[in-house]
Order: sequence, then structure tokens, then C-alpha cells
Amino acid sequence: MVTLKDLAEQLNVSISTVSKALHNSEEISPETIARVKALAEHLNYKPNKVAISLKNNTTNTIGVIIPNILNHFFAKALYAIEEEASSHGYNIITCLSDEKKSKEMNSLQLLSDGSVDGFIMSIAEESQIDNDTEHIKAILNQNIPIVLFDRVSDDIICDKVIIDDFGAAFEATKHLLSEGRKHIVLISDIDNLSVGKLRTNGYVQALTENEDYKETPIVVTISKNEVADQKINVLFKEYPLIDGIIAIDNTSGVIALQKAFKLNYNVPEDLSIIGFSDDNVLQFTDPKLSTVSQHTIDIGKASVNLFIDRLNNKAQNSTKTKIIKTKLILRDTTKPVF
Amino acid sequence: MVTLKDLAEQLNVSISTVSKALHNSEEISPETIARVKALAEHLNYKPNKVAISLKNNTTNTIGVIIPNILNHFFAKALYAIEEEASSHGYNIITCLSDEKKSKEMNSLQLLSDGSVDGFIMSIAEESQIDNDTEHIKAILNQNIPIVLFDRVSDDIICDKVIIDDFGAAFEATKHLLSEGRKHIVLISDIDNLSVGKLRTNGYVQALTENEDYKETPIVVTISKNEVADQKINVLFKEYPLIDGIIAIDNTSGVIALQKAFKLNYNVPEDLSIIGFSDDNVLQFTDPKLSTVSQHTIDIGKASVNLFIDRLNNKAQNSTKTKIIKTKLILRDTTKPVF
DNA sequence: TTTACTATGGTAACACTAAAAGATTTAGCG
DNA sequence: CGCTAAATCTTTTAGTGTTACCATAGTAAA
Repeated sequence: MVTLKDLAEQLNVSISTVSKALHNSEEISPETIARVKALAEHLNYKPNKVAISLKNNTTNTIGVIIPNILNHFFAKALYAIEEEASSHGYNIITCLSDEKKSKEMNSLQLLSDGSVDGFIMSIAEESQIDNDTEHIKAILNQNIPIVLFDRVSDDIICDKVIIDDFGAAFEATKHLLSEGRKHIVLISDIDNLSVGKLRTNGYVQALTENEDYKETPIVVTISKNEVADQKINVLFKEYPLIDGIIAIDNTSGVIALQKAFKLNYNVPEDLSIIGFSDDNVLQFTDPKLSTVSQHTIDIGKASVNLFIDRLNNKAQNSTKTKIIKTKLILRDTTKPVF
Repeated sequence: MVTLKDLAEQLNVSISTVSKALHNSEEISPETIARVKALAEHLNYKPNKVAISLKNNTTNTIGVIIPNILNHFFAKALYAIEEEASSHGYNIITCLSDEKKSKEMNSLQLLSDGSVDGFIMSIAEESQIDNDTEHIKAILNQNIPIVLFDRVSDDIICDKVIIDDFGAAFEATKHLLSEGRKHIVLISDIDNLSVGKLRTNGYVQALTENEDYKETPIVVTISKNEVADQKINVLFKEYPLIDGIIAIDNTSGVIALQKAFKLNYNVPEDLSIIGFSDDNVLQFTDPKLSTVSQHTIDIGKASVNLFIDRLNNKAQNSTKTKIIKTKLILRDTTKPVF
């Protein structure tokens, strides 16, 4: 790479003259500025980012730790984070925790060596199950900012971006009740996660506070080593009266719809289904799945903006939690509202 | 962050003594080493990555430019790249070109300021359509290494990782012929891309070199602003005799299966379908889609390894192209082989 | 000649490491 | 014992690319 030194030598001026010239300093004569810029242009000079980072003690880089990039929600969040970050002149270093605490810890450790100005992350499943977030707090104690999104922890005091998980599930369940559904089941493969628990609570709350609803809430959880297909098949067999499904994770709704179709349920006449999927799954379903839209793009953007606010005001010791609104989008797997 | 200077001051020794002690230099007395290490540990000292990068003129960071992270193939490739890179001590800075030449160019420009040691990338659709890759060549001319994967260009001389797109489609088509299919249609929403063209050629070649096959090849292309659903519905209407489908992109196969099912085709008795999807879509299909597996993980890993080889031997001026084997996985949407 | 200004140069600092130099201790030997 | 040579340990210096700050040379006006 071409350096200031190279330019200075070729132009027979000092390094600091070159530096000033490139910054249009008024101390430097117009002719010199022109000469310097011409050569810089010609040799494709670029200020060395690493040197500037060292000098300024800031990298303009955000460490982004994602639990599982193959989950469409996180892929979309990453998309939004990248877009918003790059529009603000930030690069992102992506780390994938693979839902493992060890990898999460490792990434935090490694990148807190000055590689990044801070982190945007969603907590790994394993960390949530163990309820062990010491490694995250340790980073915050070093005064390195972190923004948590989606999967958060009350134990960690930092800026956060979440959706109203309880409210979203509550509203979706209310909708099924308003359709007159009497046997509403919740399906979840994220039972371990904070968001999963909150959504389940919302569902339960909606059912219990409805006086006409007689059934006890039924929560079907699908764990890592179970196959959703089979579990859902069993569900239909065990609860043939089922007439409403809330699927609170990314994929179960689609699978449930598939199975219902195979088993000749009439959707939405006999059975309504609401998923938490993003619209990417719609291409795979017919009829189109009604979903709770999480506005993932907004989540990503808000995370970046909170992060940048924090950098600009590190001292600020009150933290913000931004709640992104969800939207219940009724498509073809629920009855239309009148 | 704690620096060597901080440690030196607290211990009343020089900075270089501290540095050497931490590197277990034999020049330093065991007691001093112990004292230094104890304090370093206690204060959680970490060598500043940026300073080391400046000194060594290497960042241990790879710039990864992905056209579309919402495409499962690329998400999985990124997953593999991250995993392999981090296991070799490299970080990745992720940029999303969003299929746009301008964003791709921008990312290359910005990161070639010393932020990364080189790039692993797949060419944006727009760059491929315009057949304009000057911006990529410009980086190579600056002696910054690039590994291209999946979407490559013959114009660019660098290390590459690809699959045998022609051969994979050829083989899949051959399989349908061996089933005795007489009306085989190819569906593609990646008609613009190098890989799309190669796969199409493979399909055409398989058909034309088969003497018993009478039909002319039929290629249904789905462009960005068309809806796959509708286009595929039209396909079935226009070619009711259709008995074989090769879907060469990530999603069309699943959609075709959906539609076929709706239209009461018997799969695989009356109609066989082979997709190029990754196994993530299987959860959404019943019967399970037969696919060409691209071994995406291997593609990602191979890219990283080629990249590291290149860094270790920058001078080497012959370039390598690694071809990752594909595998035709016959599931339930094709007839079993006897 | 002093003052004021213009244009440029030099130095230090960011955190680190390699190489050279310096200081101190130890060993060896007459 | 006393001196030197060798061994051991520590410090200084320089360099990575950049910029902020301070210094200086030269010129022109007062």
C-alpha cells in the first residue's frame, strides 16, 4: 500500500505537509495541495485504516454475534445490521455463536482486544438455558458497549432492542378466540429461550382471562433432537378437536399447515393457524400463512442506532430498551375479521 | 484497555521487558516473567490487536462479500466460512452486496485500506449481468488476494471454488431420462448467473445427446419481478404432459412440488421433481424433495483454505480452481433406482 | 529591524516488537 | 583478592502509518 511517506519522498516535502495537504489545511499553499492530491490520486493512495484506528483508539467496526445464521430471522437481522452499519460508515465483524456459550464467550474475548468498538448480539441458547451471562457482563464492565437484540436477559444492564413478545402472542391468541376457537394449541421449538417463554405466557394469559374458554392451555414443545414433523403429527392425533394453532417460532407454523393439509383439515374453516415466521416462508405455503410480523429490519436498524448513540455518549449511564412493534398479518390461514 | 505501558509503570520496568516477559523470552529472568504475568493476568491485559496489525502489516481478517444473505445457500456458505476462518484464527468482516455492483465495488474499495488481508466473495448478480468485473480485477492488481466462490468469472484470474454446475444438472437430467421421462422441463430463477447458465447447458446437453428423447428442451425462467407461484402454475397449464422437473435454484423445486400436489399430480408416479435446494427446505415438503446437494459447507471451507494458502504464498502466480463434488440425493419426488 | 504572516518541517504519541545497546552479575583465572 | 570475560538481565532505539501540536524558515509589510 502507498503511504504518506511514499508520497512525501516522491514530492520532496515532509510527511506532515502531505498529511495536511490531503486534509485541505489552510497552512498549505494551493499549489502544494494540488501537487499532493494529484500524486495521491495517481498512486491510488488510501489512508491506512489500521494506523488511524490506532491513533484514534476507535475502529469504526462493530462485532456482531449471531446465534444461528441459518435461522431466517437472524439472517434478516444481520442483513439489516449490515445495511444500517455500513450507511453510517461502520464495518461489521460477524461471529456465529452456534448457540454455544463457549463460542459466544470466545468471540467476546477475542474481539475485545481493540478489534471492535463494541458489540451487537443476541444471546446463545446455551447461555440462556444455563442462565449464565457473566461473560457478557464482563465485557460491559470493561466499558465496551453492547446492544442486545431479541434474546435478552434482565440480569444484563445495557441497551436492548426487543419486540413485545408477550403482547404479540397475546394478541394472536385473542384473535383466534375472537374467531370462536375452542381448542387452541401453542407450538414452540424455542421453549428454552426468553422470547419463547414470554410468548407462551402471552398465549396462556389470553386464554385464562377469557371466561368462555374452557380448555387448559396446551403447549407442545419441540426440542432439538425431536423432528417437528412427527411431533406435530402426534399432536393432531392426540387432539383431534384442535381448531387453532399458534406457532411461536420460525418454522413450526409452516409445518403445521402442511400436516393439517395432509390430514384434510379445512384451513381456515375448521382450523386457524398463526405463525411467527417471516414472509420468506410464504412462497412455500398455500394457503398463505397468517403470521405475526416481527419487523426484523427495524430490529436490526434500531440495534445499530442504539449502538452508535451509545458510542457517542459512552458516559450516559441510563440504558435504553427499544420495543419494536409487531403486526398480526392475517392472510389465508385465519378467518377474515368483520 | 490496559497497555504494556501501564504494566511497565506499575512494575517499574521498561515496556520491552514487559513485552518480552509476556513472550517468555529467555532474556528475562524467571522472577520478572512471573511478576509481569501475574499483573497482566490480574489486570486482564490483552495485546492490542490494532497495534499488532499495524506492526505486522496483516490483520488476520478476511473480507467476505455475499450477494444475498437471505438466500439459504449463501447463509450456509457464510456459516462455513466463519467457522473455518475462526478455527484458523481469522475474523471475517461481512459485507452484503445485495446483488448490486455499486455496493460490491464500494465494499472492495473501502476494505482495501488495510482493513483486511484479502477477500472471499461471490459475484453480485448485477456485475454478472453487466459482465463488468473491473473493480474486482483492480483489487487483484493491488496484490490483494481474492477467492471467488460459486459465482465466478473466466475473466478474473484468481483462486476459485465452484461446483460442477454443468455436470450436476447433466446428471440430474440423465436420472429423469433413466426413469423414462419424456417431457422434462427446467425451471430457473437464476438465468442471469454463471451457475444458472451452466446448469441449463447441462440439462440441454443431457436431453439432446439422448436419442430417444424427442421434445425440445423447455426452460422456464422466472425473473426478479415475476412471482414463482404464478409462473409455475402457468407452466403446468401450458405443458400438461410434463413428467419431469429440474429446478436449478434454491426454491423453485419446493414451489413446483407444492403446485403439483395442488393440481393432483402423483409425485413421483406421474411426475418427478429434482431441486438444487439445500436440506433446509425438506422440513417444508412432503413428500421429501429429491435434490442435488451442493455441499455448501465444503465450498465455504475450501474457500477459506485456498485463501490462507494464498496468503502464505502470495508470490505463487498460478491460481487454483477447486471443484467441489455435488451429489444427487434421491428422496421421495423421484422414482427409486433399481 | 521588528512584526506578522505564510508555508513547511519536526516531534511525539497511539501500542507493540525486534534489534541493538547498556548494565549488572557471575565465573574464571592468575 | 582483583581483574577480565562471559553470561544474564534490562533498557534504549527505531520503526509500523497517521495526525496534532509545536517549531522554524522565509517573506513582506510596518
